[in-house]
Amino acid sequence: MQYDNKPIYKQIAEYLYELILNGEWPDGERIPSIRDMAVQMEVNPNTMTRTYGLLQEQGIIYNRRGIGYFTIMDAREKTSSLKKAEFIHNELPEIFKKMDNLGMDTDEILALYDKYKN
Amino acid sequence: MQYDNKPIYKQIAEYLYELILNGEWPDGERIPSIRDMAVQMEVNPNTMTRTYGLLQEQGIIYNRRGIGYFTIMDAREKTSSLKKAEFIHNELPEIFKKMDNLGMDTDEILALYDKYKN
Amino acid sequence: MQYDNKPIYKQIAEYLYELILNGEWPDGERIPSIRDMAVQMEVNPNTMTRTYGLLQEQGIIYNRRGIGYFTIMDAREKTSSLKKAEFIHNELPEIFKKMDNLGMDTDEILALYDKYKN
Amino acid sequence: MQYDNKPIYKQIAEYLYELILNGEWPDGERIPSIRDMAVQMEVNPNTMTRTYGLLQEQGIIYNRRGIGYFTIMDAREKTSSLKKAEFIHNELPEIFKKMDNLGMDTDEILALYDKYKN
DNA sequence: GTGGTCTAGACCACC
DNA sequence: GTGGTCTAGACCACA
Repeated sequence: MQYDNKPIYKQIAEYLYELILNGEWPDGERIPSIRDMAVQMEVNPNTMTRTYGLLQEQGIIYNRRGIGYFTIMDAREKTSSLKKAEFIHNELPEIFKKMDNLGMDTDEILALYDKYKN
Repeated sequence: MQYDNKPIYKQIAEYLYELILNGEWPDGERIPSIRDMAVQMEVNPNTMTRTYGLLQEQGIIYNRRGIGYFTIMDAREKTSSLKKAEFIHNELPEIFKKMDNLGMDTDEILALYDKYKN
Repeated sequence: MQYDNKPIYKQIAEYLYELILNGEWPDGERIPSIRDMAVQMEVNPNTMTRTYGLLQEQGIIYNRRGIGYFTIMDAREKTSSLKKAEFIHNELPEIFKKMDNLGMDTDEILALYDKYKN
Repeated sequence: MQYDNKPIYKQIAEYLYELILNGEWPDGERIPSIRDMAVQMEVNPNTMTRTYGLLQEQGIIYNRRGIGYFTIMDAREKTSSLKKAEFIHNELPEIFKKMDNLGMDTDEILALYDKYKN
């Protein structure tokens, strides 16, 4: 129960954010085609199209017709701030409220943080 | 993005956990019938059946034939530990790893915790 | 899953068969009233009515209006042969077929029989 | 008395166990879609959804989003051991106790076993 | 009254 | 195409 409910295209997006944050997809460079990436991730090209579409919507990558997809010039910085803002506003409040409901205190939280942060 | 994806029957389950944790549904007592609860929550009885079925699977409530559903004797305690374990094992690792990736440190986390915990 | 699905009135009937087979309800004697038995078994009188009705259908007990229920003269013998025939024709074939399907052999069956018979 | 009480969705589950045990649904392969199976079994798709849900809970099949259901890699072995354990723990004790109560001895049991096992 | 099951039909996200 | 969920309405055994 509740292992990985997220749609595949979002799971892949998470993975691509990592690639950008790690510098494996450097700022302003061309990234693999949808087709290649679909092969590499072993998913349907339609699914990869959705993933790229999502990143494009978020302004992290863009498309040059007939050439391919590219990261924007400050992709790394933008991804970082975008994900952080999104996380803090959309997820954190719910998470912390839940923790409080479950009777977790700051000591317990910090201990678990050290355990799980990586 | 990230509004409320959860199916209704699970959202109701979340609400019922609260009722149990708050003591509004005391340990070992009869809870409203599926039909009554469906009216109260303004959903179809089938949907409520799913919710009760979920709580029954988790061993928090049980059924007496022809009489109705009851919370188990230690429903409150069980719900609390069950939800906590579920949260710590299934959600926390991912959350904390994400926080670390986003460059959040303990100070920032604690500040946000105080802000959002309730 | 699958602990006790049987309707309560049948569960009680099983118990009453035992009483008869054990001689605790001797042949031809009066048995407790529906009302008393319902109190004793802690069930709704309607439920006990069903149970007595079932035994009456099977010709093991009968009713004298205004007086009460009685076991028939050869209740013990009749119960025994009736239950045995019922069991052999209705349940055994399915059970043995299932055992065979699950790859159980006679040795295993006999070992389990000795373990569980009582 | 004792015709077929089991709900349809469980009867179908029984049938699917057979398909797996017989190798008609080989390990690790895709099985028919809910809709197709519903047509084939002449039931409502909702009913088939319940059946597949049951098998999924038991860890015999799993779902790939948007693609369909698959048997797990060792579906046959798992189904066999699961059904056998379930049978031995939940049904056998009661059955053998009953047999003993009815005065059946090992000879009689074995004779009936040979008669009915297939 | 209670819950359990089934059908029919619909909508949706996802692949 | 796939499954997941929801509604509406019905029937049934059971207490």
